[in-house]
Amino acid sequence: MSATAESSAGALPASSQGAVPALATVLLARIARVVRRRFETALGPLGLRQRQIVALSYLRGHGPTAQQRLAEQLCMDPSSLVCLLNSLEERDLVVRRRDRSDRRRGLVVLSSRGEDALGEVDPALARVEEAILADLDIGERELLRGLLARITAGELDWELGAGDP
Amino acid sequence: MSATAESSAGALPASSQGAVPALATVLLARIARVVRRRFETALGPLGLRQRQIVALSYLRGHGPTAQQRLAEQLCMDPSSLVCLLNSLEERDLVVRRRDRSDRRRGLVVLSSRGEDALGEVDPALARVEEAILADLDIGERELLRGLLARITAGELDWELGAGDP
DNA sequence: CCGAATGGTTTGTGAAGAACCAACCTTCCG
DNA sequence: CGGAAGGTTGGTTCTTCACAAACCATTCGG
Repeated sequence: MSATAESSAGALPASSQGAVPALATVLLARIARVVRRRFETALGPLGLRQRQIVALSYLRGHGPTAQQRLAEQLCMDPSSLVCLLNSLEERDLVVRRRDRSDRRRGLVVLSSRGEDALGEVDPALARVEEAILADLDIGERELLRGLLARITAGELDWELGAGDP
Repeated sequence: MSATAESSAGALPASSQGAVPALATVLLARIARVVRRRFETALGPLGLRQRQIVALSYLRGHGPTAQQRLAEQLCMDPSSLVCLLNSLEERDLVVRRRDRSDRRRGLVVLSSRGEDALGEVDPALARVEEAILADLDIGERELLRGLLARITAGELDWELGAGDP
């Protein structure tokens, strides 16, 4: 790309204050710890875990999804995903259906109970988000969400190692 | 706050497409999985882990830090932080010094070897970031980094449960 | 001066996540 | 029909890490 992009592949963002600012991904990793803890705290009473919510949330946003694709999107090992889906199926939060066009393939579908469960936890998760993003105004939160959504919408690089030299 | 803020405490962001978009924090949790895996892959050959880099990166950006504060900022249990610092001290990546004004208090200082180690991993981590944020342009990446930095700069709510009703 | 509190450390336990692997079954395709 | 694909099971191993109790050194207020 441009010289700027080239330099960014080997250097940290410039700082006007002398201290070396952390990479966005390092900051994101820090914030994710807090998100996780607070999500787990909020979800505990409902017997749910963050990773279940992440999966349910994905299905609510994307509709029925092939299991293999779901594993890719959630960056999970296929057998780990099977365990997760088993736990969701036990609670009737998702349904697995065979793809008629290729019966090897399983489609994971958010059930109505799953939608209800999400609806139930939404307020609590929204409060967690409110607290974590307290220093951003509404517009900035939307901006952040949009950027994060763009990142997750991209196909490139979800696979471990993809795109690496 | 405003009615908008009030409504956001109990509802998901409106979508123009019908599908319910995920919360920013849910998206962030997903992305963090990828960040972690790719960081661990990049750091493995150097015998480092993401959580060590997060700590070193914090110290590089903030200077000598009281241990208690570091635990807060990294959202870690004090005894877990002790283990982490022990592993960094063993590698001479940090130095612990007593605060002269209160000798109970320990200050954690990034050592010159720690700075060198960070310098060594910076290119690899920058490449991970480049790959993960590939769908954002340079300006958007800076914007994202700025928003994340604002979130981590905030004191409020790093404590588990703080700010909750 | 003393007791309570603070900051840090050690040791141990238990829980959870989750990658990885081998083996297996069903289905698809050339 | 054989190889590949999609999914599943069961197991192993590793890591994280919160939590708790007990301890030590230091500080501070009464």
